[in-house]
Amino acid sequence: MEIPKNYNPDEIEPRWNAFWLDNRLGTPSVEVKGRKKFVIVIPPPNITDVLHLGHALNNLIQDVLIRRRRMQGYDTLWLPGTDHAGIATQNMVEKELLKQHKTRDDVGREKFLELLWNWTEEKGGRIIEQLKEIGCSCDWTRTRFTLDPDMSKAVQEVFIKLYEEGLIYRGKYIINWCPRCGTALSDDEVEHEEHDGKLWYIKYPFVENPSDGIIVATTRPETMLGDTAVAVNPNDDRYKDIVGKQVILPLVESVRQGITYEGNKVEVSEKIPIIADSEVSVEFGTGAVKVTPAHDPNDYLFGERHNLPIVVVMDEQARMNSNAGDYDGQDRYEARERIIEDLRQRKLLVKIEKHRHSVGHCYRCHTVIEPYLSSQWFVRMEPLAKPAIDAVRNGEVKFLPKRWEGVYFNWMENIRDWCISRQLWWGHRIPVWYGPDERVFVAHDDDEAQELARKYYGKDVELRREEDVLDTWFSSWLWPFATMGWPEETDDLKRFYPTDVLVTASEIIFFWVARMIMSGLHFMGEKPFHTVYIHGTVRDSIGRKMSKSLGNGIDPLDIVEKYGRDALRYTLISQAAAGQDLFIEMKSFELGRNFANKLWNAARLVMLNIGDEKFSKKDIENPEPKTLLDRWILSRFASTVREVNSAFENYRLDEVVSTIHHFFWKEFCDWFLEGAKLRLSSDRDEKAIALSIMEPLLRLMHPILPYLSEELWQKLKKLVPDLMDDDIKSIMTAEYPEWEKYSEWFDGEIDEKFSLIQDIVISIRNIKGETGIGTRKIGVPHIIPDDDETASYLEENTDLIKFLARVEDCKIVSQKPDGPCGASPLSAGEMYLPLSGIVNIDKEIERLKKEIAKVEKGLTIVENKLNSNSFIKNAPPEIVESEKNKRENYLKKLAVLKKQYENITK
RNA sequence: GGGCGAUUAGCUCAGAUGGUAGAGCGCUUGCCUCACAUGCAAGAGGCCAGUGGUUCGAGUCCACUAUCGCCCA
Repeated sequence: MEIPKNYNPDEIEPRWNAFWLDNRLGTPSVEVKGRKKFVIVIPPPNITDVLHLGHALNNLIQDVLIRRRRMQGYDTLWLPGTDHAGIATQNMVEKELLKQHKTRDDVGREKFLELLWNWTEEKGGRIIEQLKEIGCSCDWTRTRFTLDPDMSKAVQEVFIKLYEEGLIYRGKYIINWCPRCGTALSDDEVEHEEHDGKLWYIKYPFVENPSDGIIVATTRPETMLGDTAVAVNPNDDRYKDIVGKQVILPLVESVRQGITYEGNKVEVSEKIPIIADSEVSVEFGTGAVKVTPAHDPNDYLFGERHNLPIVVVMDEQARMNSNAGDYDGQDRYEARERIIEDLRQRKLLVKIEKHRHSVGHCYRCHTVIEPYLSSQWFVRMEPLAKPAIDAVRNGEVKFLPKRWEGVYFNWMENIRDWCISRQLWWGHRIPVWYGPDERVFVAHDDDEAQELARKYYGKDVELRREEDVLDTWFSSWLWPFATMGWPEETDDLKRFYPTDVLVTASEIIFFWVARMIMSGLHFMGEKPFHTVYIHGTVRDSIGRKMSKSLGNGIDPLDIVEKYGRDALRYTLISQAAAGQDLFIEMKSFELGRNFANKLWNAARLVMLNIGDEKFSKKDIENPEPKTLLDRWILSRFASTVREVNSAFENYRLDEVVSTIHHFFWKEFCDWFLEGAKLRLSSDRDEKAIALSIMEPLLRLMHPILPYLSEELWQKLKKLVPDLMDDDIKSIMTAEYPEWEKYSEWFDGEIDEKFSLIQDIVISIRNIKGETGIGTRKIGVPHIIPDDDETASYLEENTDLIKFLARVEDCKIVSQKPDGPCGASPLSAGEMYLPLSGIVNIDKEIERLKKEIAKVEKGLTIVENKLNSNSFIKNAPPEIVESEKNKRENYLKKLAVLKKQYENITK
């Protein structure tokens, strides 16, 4: 059999990828009643997304979970899909239009939507292909998109229901406005950042006495053009006497007579009052603040409380408008500079201070947010939040790690209404029609709206459809059930809802996770999933978040090319301790590549030895261990199966990997395969043992290393023709190893016995290594066992010891040999390695000194404990007993070492 | 300003229910031993951030402090 020395994933991985996809192995088979189910819905990536390591981690975690459950025989569904990402996608197409110096208004809504759909067809959803490329075993026949007709139906239904329940309302509020995207954003879509800004101190002259005035401090001087009051704290002694007086707002003399809003004249003068409001902070600036109801959320509230007129001075692009007089048409920052200059000339600019403050940015384009007064649609969140809080509180929905529940509660308990309208064209259009008198009709379609209007007005009237679309999250919060066909009672919905686990990063707990819990409970009457697995963020080796702008990202497909898909998976999953951030660099993936290579070569060794020999299922399911080594490795495998499954149950995927790694590399390769070489080429039983481990081990590893495990498993299957029923053509649908099946292999006493063999081998290697003999096949160890039983099983294993320690012979004796020796105390005896003539004895003396020091240190600690009365009195008896045992062992070892030291030095 | 997390070997991280510490990488030494140099063998390296407390005993529990990071306002 020709098997290359180094594993080359390129030759193998694409083949199995195609095989799995062609055979639709991710698609659930026909429903079998009573079978346990396991369902995951993918956090839908944006159609504008290109795969990065964060996606890779997120999806590979899901893949590992789903692959195990599928092998365990669950009715499994991993439902994939993408999100239409309103702002992001619209930005892409607008950018392309801009190259032709056009805006969306130039082409019109209908044409623009056509361009968007074209873009989506051509370039959107590339990430789905990339997920297939890295082995995600989704059911690709069920791929969904948040703008699918089915999703639209669900979105519409939800809007109408909530409206009818009084949970959706329209109102005029100060919202977060992105001047670049030209749309409202919800509070969560605004990212706050600390900025080094300035605080400008401006004097507003008194009407009565214009040579004097009140000084206000502001971070946004351009908004002063929209001021309609100055506010102070009622308890501020500095200003007590001037509350109620008026000041002259500078720079607006020429415009204040002609202020309009939405075409209507606003009665407002350049003379504005000084008002008292307890919300004003005495500490900030001078304690007097300007009030701009149209351009600041707090000021808006002041305005409501004090009945102040509202003056809007900016437009939707954050340019000053006609209400801003001389500054009309200027960008907000340009206007800021000019206003400052004009104030300076009028000697009204008192001073400028440096000021650090937090500034909101658009989470999509990072433009500074402008608080903006406009009419928007909102969802009343409190009634929805309450049951969702309870669901987590009473454990129906659990977060992993648990600490995220605190974050969830904190947000949910202070929840604010959700602004769901977006001034975009890409998305689900709000199903609202306005009558001539602005009366709202909420309906499924034009006809229904007309019908409703006819009933209301008693005649046909012209209706105007709401222009705005819904926030993208207003469709994705329905993801777990809308993708299964809701509001229809489909078979899928009955079969797969609720799902089991949601795997996601902490960033979207508010945006998405919390809202899904709310919608699931509200519309389905049942939680959408029972577990929320929060994984960490992938960072670079110095802890920075990977991002395009920093250029520190690693493209997963580059990793695939360089190290292979299994390596990508192995390394990522091995680092995925729940909730911990991952620090990763390109080199990290060597870990996975090396592991795959080791596995390849272990299989190579086994298969080269087996050749064309065939085995039966019975041979490898009920192996007959003949040696201590055989019994030991079978028992260790059984324990490993148990540990791996238990790590899985706790979602400790890092532990799954480290447990498999330890068993495979440190036990199976380093001890079993090395030792088995003695017999592997000639002894059919030994070959059967090797196969008995290899075969289920590949199944155990499959969720982590699907490609290589499949490749090797298919090869092994040829050696065991009756291994599987014919319908199991992939390891993907073979059975996952369970403890129950391997518990018979477990032997509670074998570890202790085998570890004596290991101790002997390690001691010999140690002495050889430290004394400079190295790995040369030299020396004849003499072992003095403590008792006859030990003697007898050591006798049986002398060949193994000789082979593993690379010595000429191994003697079981009752007395220490003459002459200078290397010596090592054992748990059940003593080991001597005669060194006469072989080495410089000084090196052995050094080694002994080190050993003695080590043992003495341990002994001191134990004796300190045992000499303490309070320890003897208070510690549990079994602990005292074990400490006593430790002391015995240390003393015994010390005696051997010291005696040897005396012998060798005299 | 409020909350959360991190601080363990040079680096990246593990360390249920308290009995003085582990892995991988890196490093040193010796090896191309008939699967693997993407490897084998041996080894060095840690007052578990600091201070106090609970306890016979604390990386592990409690309090405070410091540094770093994240979220919310």
